[in-house]
Amino acid sequence: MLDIKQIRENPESIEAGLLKRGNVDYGIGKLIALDKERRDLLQMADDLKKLRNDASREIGAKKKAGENTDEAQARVKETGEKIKSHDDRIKEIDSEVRQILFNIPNVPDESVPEGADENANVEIRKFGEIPKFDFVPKPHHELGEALGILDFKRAAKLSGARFVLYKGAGALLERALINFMLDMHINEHGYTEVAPPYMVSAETMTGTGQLPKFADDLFKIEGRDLWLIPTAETPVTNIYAGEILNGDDLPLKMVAYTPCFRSEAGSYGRDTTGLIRQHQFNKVELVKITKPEDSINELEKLTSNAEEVLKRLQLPYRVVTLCSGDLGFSAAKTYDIEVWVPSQNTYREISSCSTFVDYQARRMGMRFRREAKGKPEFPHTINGSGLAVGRTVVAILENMQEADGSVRVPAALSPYMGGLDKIVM
RNA sequence: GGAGAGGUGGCCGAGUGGCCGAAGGCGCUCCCCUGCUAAGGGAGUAUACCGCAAGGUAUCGAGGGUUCGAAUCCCUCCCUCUCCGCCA
Repeated sequence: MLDIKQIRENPESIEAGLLKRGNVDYGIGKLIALDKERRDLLQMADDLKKLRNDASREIGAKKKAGENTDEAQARVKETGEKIKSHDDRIKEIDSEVRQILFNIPNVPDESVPEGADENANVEIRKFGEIPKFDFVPKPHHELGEALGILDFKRAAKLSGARFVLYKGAGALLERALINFMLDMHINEHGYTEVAPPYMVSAETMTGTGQLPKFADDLFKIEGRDLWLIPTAETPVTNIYAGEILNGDDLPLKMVAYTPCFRSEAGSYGRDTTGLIRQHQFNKVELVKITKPEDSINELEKLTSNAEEVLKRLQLPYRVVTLCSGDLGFSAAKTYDIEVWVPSQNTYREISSCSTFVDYQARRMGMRFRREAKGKPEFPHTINGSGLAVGRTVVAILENMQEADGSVRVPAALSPYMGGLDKIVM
């Protein structure tokens, strides 16, 4: 959520910033008009309330003194009715304002390149050699099915499309990756592990920006205010929602493994085969809560923490800066880490690292205080996958495949798989 | 699922219709005294909004109602805890 004060004082610069995302009318003009009306009404209502408070106090005193107060009471009652009508209108405006505000995306950071869509994203660095095969590399789902470690057919029998059943070394690989990633971020990068709920309330979903706008992308529990998380970002970033943090405790660095659930509405026909796009997938997520002045630097560090996983696994990748048109709703700046996928002869997103500046903190009412007597301020929130586990499996299977259909286990991962160094038939 | 208790400021905890944004305590900040640990004295210490300011308004789980006036009374909802049942 953007700051209404900033919109009020600087509508042009906010609109210019939003324009970088595309030419969409977010209702800023209407917002400003409503805000003006609201403040005028509030002033009137407050004055009337002062009148009522004073009068009521007098009535109390008179009653104690045994005087008649019928007339005074009637007058105050009238004032009360006026107050009510003002308050009702204010409430109405509030909800309109909130609705507009909740549906305005974040303003892109100045350093974000301008562009309409993913074609304008800017590659900023590359790591690793793209593997050369002297045979035609197979897609991961063929390898996985042949090795007996991935079973899409039976998963479909259980749950329908976009689910997978991991078996044997496949299930072990998934589990090993989760532990490998967690251990690295905890022990080497200084993150604190948290294990949050996988179902959260609408309020929590609103805090990070999934609701109200993106309900179609989520799974909801029928008849209850519970939604399946599409990413650990949602529960973890919201941990301190509504609280005032101690500035000395910042930055908070948390890492969480959770499954993620996405309806994938609107992605019919895309990535229909294999592990790339599933309704349920595992992810290790990094979340930071920082002081405003540290957020860009902490985003850089978080991104390199995620990259480190791919380096250790010897998987080739590149990092791109998302252009303004490709930026997520709540994000001010995003680096995508993309891993090489041989069967598609391209890089595919495996992590998305973003700073939301104060946008999420304001939505969820999370603040911090620099000094004991200081004013509360909004911290910045940052998150990124470290990494998406299913897509890491894709990358390992495809990049590490041999001519005979076996798959090498990266040396760094082997200890997590009981010393296994090759997955064979 | 059944029965009961409760939700007040950073924390504990008083408050059952007006003088209560809220006693007292703890914690924290500053000052004094003392002097290098401890103890004592004083002042301060919620948040948001409106306003140049003075100041004003709102908030005692949430929402609604009664009343001239609600932390206090009524209704609905949410959450927490205890006991019983069931259960990973």
